[in-house]
Amino acid sequence: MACLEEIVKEKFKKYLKEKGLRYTRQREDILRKILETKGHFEIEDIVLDFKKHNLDVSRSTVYRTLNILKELGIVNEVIKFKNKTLYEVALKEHHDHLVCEKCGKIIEFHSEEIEELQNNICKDYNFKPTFHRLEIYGICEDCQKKNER
Amino acid sequence: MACLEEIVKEKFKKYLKEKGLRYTRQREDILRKILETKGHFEIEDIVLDFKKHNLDVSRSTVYRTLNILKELGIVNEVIKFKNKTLYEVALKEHHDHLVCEKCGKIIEFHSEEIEELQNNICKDYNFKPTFHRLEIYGICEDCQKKNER
DNA sequence: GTAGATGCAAAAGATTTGCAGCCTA
DNA sequence: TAGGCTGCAAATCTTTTGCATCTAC
Repeated sequence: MACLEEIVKEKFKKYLKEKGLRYTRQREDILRKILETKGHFEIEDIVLDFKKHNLDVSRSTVYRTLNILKELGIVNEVIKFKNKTLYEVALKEHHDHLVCEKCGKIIEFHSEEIEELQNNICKDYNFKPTFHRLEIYGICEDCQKKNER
Repeated sequence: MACLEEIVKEKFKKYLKEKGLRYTRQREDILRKILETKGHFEIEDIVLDFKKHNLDVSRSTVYRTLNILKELGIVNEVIKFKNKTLYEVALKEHHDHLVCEKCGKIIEFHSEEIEELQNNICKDYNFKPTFHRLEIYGICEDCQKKNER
């Protein structure tokens, strides 16, 4: 088992214990699943994957657990597009997204300068940030080319 | 009638004509209403306000028209928080938002530097941006103080 | 043993859509 | 006049919730 997974698992367990909550089989399954997931995922992906592998975890439980993991800062809702919510594990270096409105492609980017400017703004307002979401919508290179043809 | 309103109205009419669509009483009412609105608004605000003033515009029509106005870039979905969508007229100087997770307060800010950095990133990826959304979630000054007590 | 968790089905919201009648161009 | 528009109700989709049952601690 990867080290990262262990660390997060312990963090989750510790948080649950502190709050008097329980570490159940379902919560373990959900945590493992999202840690396996590369990049973005939707709730529905998780639910269907459990179904596919005959793992008994209900949709409600996935929602309930994701809400805890959001609170804990282990996952973030990074994209809200067309009534869909895309989540991401918040462990790797944080990044933001370019979303193509034509094909739905998502390009990740990271800008340390933007992060810093955001922090400065928060300081100006005495605002204590927990997370942020920067989505730039538009047309990707490929779709622009398709239009030219 | 303010000049700004006229300009937007003409833009809307022109767009509708180009697409073979019609400029109806309801579309006029909706456009007027959102131009009157200061700051953010929800669909529900608009619907209720029409009800209050005995103006006949159905919820469906508000949704349908807002979708056209989004396409046109006259309004943007600027905040997606707790399954609510907040819209904003995209005419004034663009700004971004700090959203307090405790009390829901929304603080607007504008940073020309962040805008520029975003534009640079789009250039790097040959991405043609139409709009963006930057939400910073966290705890506002007031709510931090309340917690200290 | 007990408080908390789960699964299910139902509910709640937000948004979209099918359709019959209406209206703009 | 015709094709687009509207209002209504129904349908969808996402997310939450009430409750009886189950389970971690």
